Amino acid sequence: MADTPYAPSRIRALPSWLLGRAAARGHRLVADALAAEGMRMMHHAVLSAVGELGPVSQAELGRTLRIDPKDMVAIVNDLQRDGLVTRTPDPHDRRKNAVEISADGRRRLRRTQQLGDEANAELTADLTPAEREQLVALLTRIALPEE
Amino acid sequence: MADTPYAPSRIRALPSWLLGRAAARGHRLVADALAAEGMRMMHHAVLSAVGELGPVSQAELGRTLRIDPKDMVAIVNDLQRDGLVTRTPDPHDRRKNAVEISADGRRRLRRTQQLGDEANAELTADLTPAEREQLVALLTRIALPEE
DNA sequence: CGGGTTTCGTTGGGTTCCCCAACAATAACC
DNA sequence: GGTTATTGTTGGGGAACCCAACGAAACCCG
Repeated sequence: MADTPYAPSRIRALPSWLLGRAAARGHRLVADALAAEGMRMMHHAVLSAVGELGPVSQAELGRTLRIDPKDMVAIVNDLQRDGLVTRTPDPHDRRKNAVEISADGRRRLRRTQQLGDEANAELTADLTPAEREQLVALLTRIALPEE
Repeated sequence: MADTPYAPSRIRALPSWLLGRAAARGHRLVADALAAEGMRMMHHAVLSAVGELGPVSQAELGRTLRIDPKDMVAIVNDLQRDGLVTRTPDPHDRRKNAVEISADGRRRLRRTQQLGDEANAELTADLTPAEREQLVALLTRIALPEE
């Protein structure tokens, strides 16, 4: 029971385990970077998606980002409270909220996007650009559950 | 706001995001498979590590598997209650528990290992064996935080 | 057009994994 | 031999995920 920094351990060779560890590190890097701007990961993701999709319902945001509707309510609440998005009733469908990014939101998004990109660069710092492309391509093929 | 199955969405191209999605799917597949044998993921990981490392302290288990000591207590409690591991005081260091796999534990481990491998095969079903090797190699290089 | 089905936002309850802080007992260091 | 570090344990808490229900509104289709 000496030091044994880390045994090979059958578990640690499984894709599912490695994915879990790598995802945890990625999450930590990105979350820490965004925290410098007072932003949380899911909030940034939603803000980014709203910025791209234009006025969009919460349900569709949840679908594209795979965020639980329960959590989406809280996230949009926060973003709205901070003046980063607006939430107005959709005139065409009174069930929906049309969520739209504000000018402040766009300014904030520019900075958080930068931070997120930097964190991802750090995450893949040991990889060549080609290897990072490979990784992204492989992940894309196993990440999708069904859809 | 039509159907728009899934927009490209800048976020979804980031390694950190893809890792999160892929890890979530892997976790779901493995956890569901192990549930058929009444085993949970972390429990299986600990049981597997104990099986490989022989008598080992909880602290070292936590180090190799990156499991919080708090959670480790609960996991070893469960495994011990189910008769899969024994927890005896280490004669050389009275602070430590020597955790060791039992005969029942080894039998159970064989089945859960099989289930875990199958779930990982399903996770990487769209990849060729060579691609799976690539993925594992790339993940190994970005998964380690420091050490 | 009218009645069953689906969607939307929201609220609720629940699990898992992660991280930090403390503590007494014990060991290791110097 | 006194300080420092480690071990197991307890505690509190956060983030992400998942499932179920609900009223309101829209859709489908006979």
